[in-house]
Amino acid sequence: MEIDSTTFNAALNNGKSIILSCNCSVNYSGRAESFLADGDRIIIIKSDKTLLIHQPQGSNPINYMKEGAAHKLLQKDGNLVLSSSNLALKEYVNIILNKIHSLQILNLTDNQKIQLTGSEKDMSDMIYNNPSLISKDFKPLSREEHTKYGFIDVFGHDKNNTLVVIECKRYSADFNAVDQLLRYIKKIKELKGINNVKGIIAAPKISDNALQMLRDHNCEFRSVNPPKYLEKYDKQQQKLDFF
Amino acid sequence: MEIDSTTFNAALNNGKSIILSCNCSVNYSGRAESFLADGDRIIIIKSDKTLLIHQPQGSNPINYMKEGAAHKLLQKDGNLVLSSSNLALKEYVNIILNKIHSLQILNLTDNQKIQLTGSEKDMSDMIYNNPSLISKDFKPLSREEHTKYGFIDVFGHDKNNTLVVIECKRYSADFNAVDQLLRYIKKIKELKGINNVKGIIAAPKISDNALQMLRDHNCEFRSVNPPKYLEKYDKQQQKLDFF
DNA sequence: GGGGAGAGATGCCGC
DNA sequence: GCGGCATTTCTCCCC
Repeated sequence: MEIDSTTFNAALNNGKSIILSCNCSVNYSGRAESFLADGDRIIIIKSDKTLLIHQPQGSNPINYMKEGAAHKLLQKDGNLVLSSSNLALKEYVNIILNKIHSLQILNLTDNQKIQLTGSEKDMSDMIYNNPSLISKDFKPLSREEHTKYGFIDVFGHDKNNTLVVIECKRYSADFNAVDQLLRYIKKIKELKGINNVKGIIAAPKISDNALQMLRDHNCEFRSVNPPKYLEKYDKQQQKLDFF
Repeated sequence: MEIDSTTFNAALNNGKSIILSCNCSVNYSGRAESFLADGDRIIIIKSDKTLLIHQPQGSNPINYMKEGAAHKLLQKDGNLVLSSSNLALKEYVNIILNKIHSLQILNLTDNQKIQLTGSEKDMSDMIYNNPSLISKDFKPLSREEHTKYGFIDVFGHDKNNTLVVIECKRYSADFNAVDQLLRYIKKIKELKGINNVKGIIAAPKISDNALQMLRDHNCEFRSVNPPKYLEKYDKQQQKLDFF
């Protein structure tokens, strides 16, 4: 299949979305350097000039360029080349197109934003509104605090007015989660000049090693699952629909 | 444009890659829950059953499903629906297809693996082979050690036989990098029963706060850039090619 | 399969 | 722009 460079480059300049399947090789130079030898790929250039190069397997693009790049289809050294650059980021992608399998030039419009639930923020909101999930003594004071103490998910105190810091994780808590919690506690102790701050990790689960480290520092773990408000239909029913 | 469900489902079962542009809405249920209202999107199902749903802007898929999912095109409640599930992961995606703009069914083959340089491992290799990048006194003993001490990038000693731990970061070092380094040092001290281990972070740069924390713990920072062995052509020349 | 950590991470928000 | 942090992170490697 032949490509008309003029049509292609015009599409690039008119906010079209381009989908190209082809056999190609790919060079990348920027934050790192990469080379990918000849093979069949799917190339997408979006209306915002995002470039995606996908192999026929795997969920991540094998090469890509962020929005705002410049793209140009041209002949070079006897090859058809799609040349992409982001001068601000000093990033370059060159694709040598050996064979074009298909080309789509599309005018796509989509102004929708995704609605998502079950995030860590949803978890901290839930705990703020239902503090008994942590303990019947826990009184929340603030959530998602971007203060001098750090980015604390939920902050409050217990019945003895001891300050309590809660770090939420939507999946499994690990060393990093414990490090974060201990960093916040340390900073609060320093800034307030006190020596008694309680730390709690709230997550569906925690690794054995992280739990050990947590307990070594006299902190606690609470098993809490992120809320999923959008859940509308019975999963069992969905399963039956499939088979 | 009309879609023949039989052809579509046959393609799914024959390892084809499918590219579909359409107006659709998307429901996701799994690790989280999401809903995306009507808009134009590009949908890809790869030969390994990876599902990608892309809006006309942005580099990440707005919804997706990992390889190994089951997909089926069917009529439901008067709508054409692409129904995807991964029972093992309890993940479900339902796409209501309002209008099909284009459909490509392709037989793509690609066995190539990408060659990449400039990673953190390349950095630790470079430091291991050129220890003077750290200090003229530094003698490396091992690299990329997955031992009981942790995953230490470069491990060695100085002229006084003091143990030295180096944590590499290919971009900017942050709190997390310092936490990692301190965790490794702590563990080595415990396991070896010694009290004198030196910690160094090697990275192109480090945030002010992380540097403060590093120095508070008597550790040091060395400015080191990751190597880029594949670099083949002059970037200035590339720039000129573009304009 | 889980744990730990890197990634050309990306994306978001705040300063 | 950088910083700090979550992500349906993903991917790799090792246990």
